[in-house]
Amino acid sequence: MSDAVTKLERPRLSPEDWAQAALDLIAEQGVAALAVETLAKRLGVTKGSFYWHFPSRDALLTMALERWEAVEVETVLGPVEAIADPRERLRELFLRTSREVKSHAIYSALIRAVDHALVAPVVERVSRRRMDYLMMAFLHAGMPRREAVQRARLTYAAYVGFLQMSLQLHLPRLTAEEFEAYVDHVIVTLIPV
Amino acid sequence: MSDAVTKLERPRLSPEDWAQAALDLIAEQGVAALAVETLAKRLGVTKGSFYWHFPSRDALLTMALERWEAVEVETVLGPVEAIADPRERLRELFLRTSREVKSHAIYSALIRAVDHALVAPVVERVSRRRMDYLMMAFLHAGMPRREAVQRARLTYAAYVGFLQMSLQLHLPRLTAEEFEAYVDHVIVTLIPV
DNA sequence: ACATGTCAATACGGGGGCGTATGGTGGGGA
DNA sequence: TCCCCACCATACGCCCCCGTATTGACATGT
Repeated sequence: MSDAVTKLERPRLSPEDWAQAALDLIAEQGVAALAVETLAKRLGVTKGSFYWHFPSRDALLTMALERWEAVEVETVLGPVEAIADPRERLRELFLRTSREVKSHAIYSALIRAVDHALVAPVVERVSRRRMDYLMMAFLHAGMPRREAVQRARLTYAAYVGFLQMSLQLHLPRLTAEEFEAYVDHVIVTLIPV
Repeated sequence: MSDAVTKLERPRLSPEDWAQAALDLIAEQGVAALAVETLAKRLGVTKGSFYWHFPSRDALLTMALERWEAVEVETVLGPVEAIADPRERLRELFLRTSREVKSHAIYSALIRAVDHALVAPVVERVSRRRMDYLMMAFLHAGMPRREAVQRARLTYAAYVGFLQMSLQLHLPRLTAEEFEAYVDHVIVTLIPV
């Protein structure tokens, strides 16, 4: 409610506003919940407005996905890239999961909607990029290539699994300290000395 | 088509037949794709038949979930339970993901549909049961309790993540040998000596 | 003042999925 | 034989959501 752009503040909407609201909705309730009228209600208008900006719901989804994928690069891998030590890099990657939740929540929602033809390629590109990145990190840490590939698989699987369990299933219900302890355990277990 | 109970073989259907067909559909296309008329078409009847056996779609889902949860116990944890060595136990757990795919495919589909009020408690119970089981295994392997909990979290997250990636995202595309090599890597990395 | 372009409201049609009502059919017991 | 009941078909109403068509409001330039 508070972060929603109200009618009084900005009566006129841009496609970017719609795309951003779409990403918010996806992060909260998943891709399936992304309905035109639902979104319109959130923005304080009706769908008559939406179909002036977009030809279809798919067009909105496409634009939202493009925006997310572009932002994702500089919001997840970007800040982490500066860190030389792979140990610290992985730690940061996991810690950011708790801090800046939004992007990871969207990623988690997109994985669950990977059946969708528009979603699949985006998720696949992002996932592949991240896994390659991880693999390179293990490689630079001195691992043989074959092992680095496996370790990257394992690490990324653990990341994805943790996302699903904590964001969707709410299984762990970790406190901040428990979470950091878990991350430390992951580091010790998965990163070679 | 081939495994579907055709009209000629058995013109009369039981609730169990519907529940089984529902699980098949869930495994293939997810919970959202579970529609009454879709299922009826698969079984060679119309929904007039369905609503004689079940009062609603939710009733079918409930029964299907109950059946799966009951079978899951003796199909996943059961055979593994006999194995004493936790190293071999985890190996079997992962290897069964490739052999007997169905139950894991359903679990993966259910995780994705955990928004649903009927699905959530089932997934939560099964997940918790499995993680506890893993934790006990690490405990018996000589790990201190605190570490065993973390390691169980990590291992199960890796399992869930791998399921999502291989079954839904089709990312790894591993051959049988690659898969076994990956499992070996997971064993070596996650199981203490 | 008027016209034009931009954004939005309203009304409508259509498809898909759930659930209901009611009629039909075939096999086993009185 | 005939009836009955378990099982299934057909037809319908409803709701949700997508997309279209039409009209309306407001701002700006001329």
